[in-house]
Amino acid sequence: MSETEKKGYRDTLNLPNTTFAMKANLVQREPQQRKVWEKADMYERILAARAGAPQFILHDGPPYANGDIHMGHVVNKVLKDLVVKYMTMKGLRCPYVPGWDCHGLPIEVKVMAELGDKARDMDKPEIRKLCKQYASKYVKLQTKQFQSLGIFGDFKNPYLTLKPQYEKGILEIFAALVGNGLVYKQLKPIHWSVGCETALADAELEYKDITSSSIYVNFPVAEASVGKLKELGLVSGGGKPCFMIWTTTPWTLAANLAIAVHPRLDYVGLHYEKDGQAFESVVGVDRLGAVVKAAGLEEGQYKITPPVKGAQLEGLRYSHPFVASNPTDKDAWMVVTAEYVTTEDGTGLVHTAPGHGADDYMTGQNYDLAVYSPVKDDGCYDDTVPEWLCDKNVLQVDPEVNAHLKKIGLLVSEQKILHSYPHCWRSKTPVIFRATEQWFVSVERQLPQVDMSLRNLALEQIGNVKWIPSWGEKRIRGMLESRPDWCISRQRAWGLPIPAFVNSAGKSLLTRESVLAVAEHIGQKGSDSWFTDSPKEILGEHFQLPEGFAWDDLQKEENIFDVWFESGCSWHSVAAKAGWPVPVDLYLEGSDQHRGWFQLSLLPALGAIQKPPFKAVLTHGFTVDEKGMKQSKSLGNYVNAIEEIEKYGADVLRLWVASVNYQEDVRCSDELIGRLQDAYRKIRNTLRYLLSNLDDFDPSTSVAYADMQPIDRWAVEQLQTLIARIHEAYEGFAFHRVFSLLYNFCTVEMSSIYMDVMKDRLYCDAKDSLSRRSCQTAMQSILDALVRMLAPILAHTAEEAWQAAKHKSQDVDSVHVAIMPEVDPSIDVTANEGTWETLMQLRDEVLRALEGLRRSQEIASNQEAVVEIVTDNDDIMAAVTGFGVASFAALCIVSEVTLSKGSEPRIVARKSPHAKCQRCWNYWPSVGADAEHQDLCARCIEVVGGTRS
RNA sequence: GGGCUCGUAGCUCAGCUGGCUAGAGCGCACGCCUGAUAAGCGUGAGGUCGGAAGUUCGAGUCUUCCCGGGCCCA
Repeated sequence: MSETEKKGYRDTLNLPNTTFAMKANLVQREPQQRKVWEKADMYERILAARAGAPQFILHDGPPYANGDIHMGHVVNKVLKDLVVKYMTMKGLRCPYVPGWDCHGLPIEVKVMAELGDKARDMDKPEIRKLCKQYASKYVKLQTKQFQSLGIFGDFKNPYLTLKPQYEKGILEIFAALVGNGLVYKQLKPIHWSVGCETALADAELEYKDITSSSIYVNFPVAEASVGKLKELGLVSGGGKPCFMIWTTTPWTLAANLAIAVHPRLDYVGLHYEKDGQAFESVVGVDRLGAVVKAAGLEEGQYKITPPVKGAQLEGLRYSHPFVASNPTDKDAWMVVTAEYVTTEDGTGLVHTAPGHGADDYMTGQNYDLAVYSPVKDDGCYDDTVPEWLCDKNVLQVDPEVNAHLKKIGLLVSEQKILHSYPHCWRSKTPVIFRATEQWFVSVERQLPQVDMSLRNLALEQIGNVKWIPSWGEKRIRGMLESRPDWCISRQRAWGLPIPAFVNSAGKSLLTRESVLAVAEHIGQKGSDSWFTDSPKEILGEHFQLPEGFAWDDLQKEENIFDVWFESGCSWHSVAAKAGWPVPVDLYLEGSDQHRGWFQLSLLPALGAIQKPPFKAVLTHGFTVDEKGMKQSKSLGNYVNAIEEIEKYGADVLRLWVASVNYQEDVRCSDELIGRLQDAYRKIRNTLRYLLSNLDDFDPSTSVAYADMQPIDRWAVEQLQTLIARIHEAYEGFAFHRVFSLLYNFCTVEMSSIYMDVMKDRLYCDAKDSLSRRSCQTAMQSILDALVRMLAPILAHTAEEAWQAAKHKSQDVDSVHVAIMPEVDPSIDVTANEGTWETLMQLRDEVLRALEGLRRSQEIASNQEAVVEIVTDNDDIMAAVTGFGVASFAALCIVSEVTLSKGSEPRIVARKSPHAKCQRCWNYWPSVGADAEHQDLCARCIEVVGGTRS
């Protein structure tokens, strides 16, 4: 047969045709799509289309305006967009206002580093100006990057924590907290650079190895507690009773106020003699070896008592080795318990100076000790310490302290130790811990409106929030239970000033009214004005100063807010000001935000309005590498988000995000993302095939469900089941189920079954035949629904398909404005479930039989075969007969099937004895029966209508 | 070290309140088609359900311990 003859009937077929390209070319096509959306103001259009509809508010948590976006951002923002796009397609009005956290140390540090030595000559307003430029630059950059993911939102008017109106909102909440009596000022130890005479934040510390003293010191037990130690059996009276501590910072001993032990560790008495003096020192049993060695004791030179638990030592008293009287106005010099005491080093008894260490401070708070920090800004002792230490630089005083201890016979051992110690990143000098005045929000004080503490209110209210997954509540509960008061002040330039004033007597002016007055000013002029304007200008001419304050004796403090306080007020500064009801519907962030934004939004909201800011909180895990390990640039397992977007296109990344269970850690690598390309292509081709076979379809000629061919009804029923499950999955935010349902539908029900089986009918039956229209009717509703269900995920591709579709169920110009498909209640999907299952199983068996025939090279395509089915099963008989034997043959894409009942069930496939129809390629008995059309089957002769001669 | 959490085929996921030889899709291998063609179809091989003990007639599912991840603290 010649080529021309072979192609002869091709033109008589109804072959697929569409403008929807097979090749996605996403990297080129998507930006064009986004331009179209942008031009059409799609975000605004969608909101307008939902005017008056019930709202769903997903309030965006602000990323930090620093650096390129990474995979964590991709996961977070795409998940948010899936929610917003789905809820919108459910018919809800979903404004989404993206935000950025713009203040704070990372930006300030970067700017200062870029400035280098120039920074020394600059004042705060100048530095702040540069910080603002820096933040703005990254807001712009990240805006582009987020938008390149196809995210819809009000990117023209994002919320920025540096905007005056946002800052005003923060101060309004702060005023409420002040008004409720939750804000107070107190000493707290922080990292202090002696070289720069300034407070440092963690990000400004550099860890370097240095050599320090490592000393073991005996603290004499107070007379009043010796009896108790005897009772416990730790001392006998045969030596000087002591608590032995260890430290690497001898200079902090001057500020010692307590000794901490672990309540559940064992402690013993170590009885020994040294330099002619007998000691009975209490030490941790697990540290005995190290202590004995440090003290230089030989076997037989010491005795050990039976152990007691640390908890039994709590409350015992000692006298300070070299400070004669308690320098504080609170209790001091007793044994306390702390969970952080370890047996890794030291003696198991920890020297505690609440003014000079973070742990020490916490312990001090637990036992109501003073925050004693006898060190001045320049790193020298003040005059509350013993005279021989006064005014000496603490960084140089260690040898003197050691010598003094030795002189008075309490130094057990002195060695050198090499360890990692924090240094100031600018002056490169070792950092000390030093207490300075800080502002706090109390979680313990009673809130007047509810007569309970902020902590207890929070613990109560989290029960009214929906946590997804549910363990989120447990997680935040644990954190709330143990959290200390919130230190909200920072000694930096780049942030919103804490609007406190102070007079020369050291009295603070911070009232609800004063804060609101400042809020008004800053709302107008921005927070820069705090640094340039006078107190009178800031508070306003007419502000009534409280008793004890005068305009000519009023200074501004120069603390700024913790950035978490700023972002923690977004429910007010953004949501409430936009008129959205608070609590909003949903917060959606990574699981680290239980300690961060979730908790630090909850506390201000409860403190100010006694309501949580959110109804529901959804968390996702972190991106990890393909082995499940943490990603880091230094390990080289880092995935560059920008490169991935540029390589695969946004829809592939969106599909990847949708495909994974975000409640766990999300494994992520270029290869893993690349695999989603296959899934994308399958889905795209499914859409393309449907589109291409609907090219000539006129919906006015569609076929009623009842009149459809059975297999078309099957397809429509499968669609109904799918729609129901998709809704359920979207409602539960189970996007990976949405993905797998849609993907499996495309792969199995559509591609491998329905679309394959339908080829004969679509291509070969008459263009306007009932059978063909029946199929097209089914395909039309499948396409129309499928595109919409895919739209939240494949934002660009679904839109492209929607535009390519000639007919749509809804007259909207973007699929993102359309409403999700609903289940057709008139279709009973359960009625024929059993029959379909029987038929599909039988089909599988037939295909297996055909595979055997193909292996033995008897047939190539299924159409060359006839299949004989003998069964003893009535269900099978009934199912196939009801469906029609010819239809079943079509379902298997074989030319003929015979069915009979018999006691020896079998399925036998053989090569058809008939000739091949040159048009439809079926091997049917009718081929050759017509003298005029020897090479055609009866169906094709009818279709061609004898037009071909 | 503590709190929370996760660990089912190479990958991504199903396996409800414990109950038939643990499923799907992809990938892979091997074939087929060439009228969806940088497409499409079929068949097949892959899992001691992280490990160990225990409860039970019966455990991927419950308990304990261990191993290995992650987040947040210390």
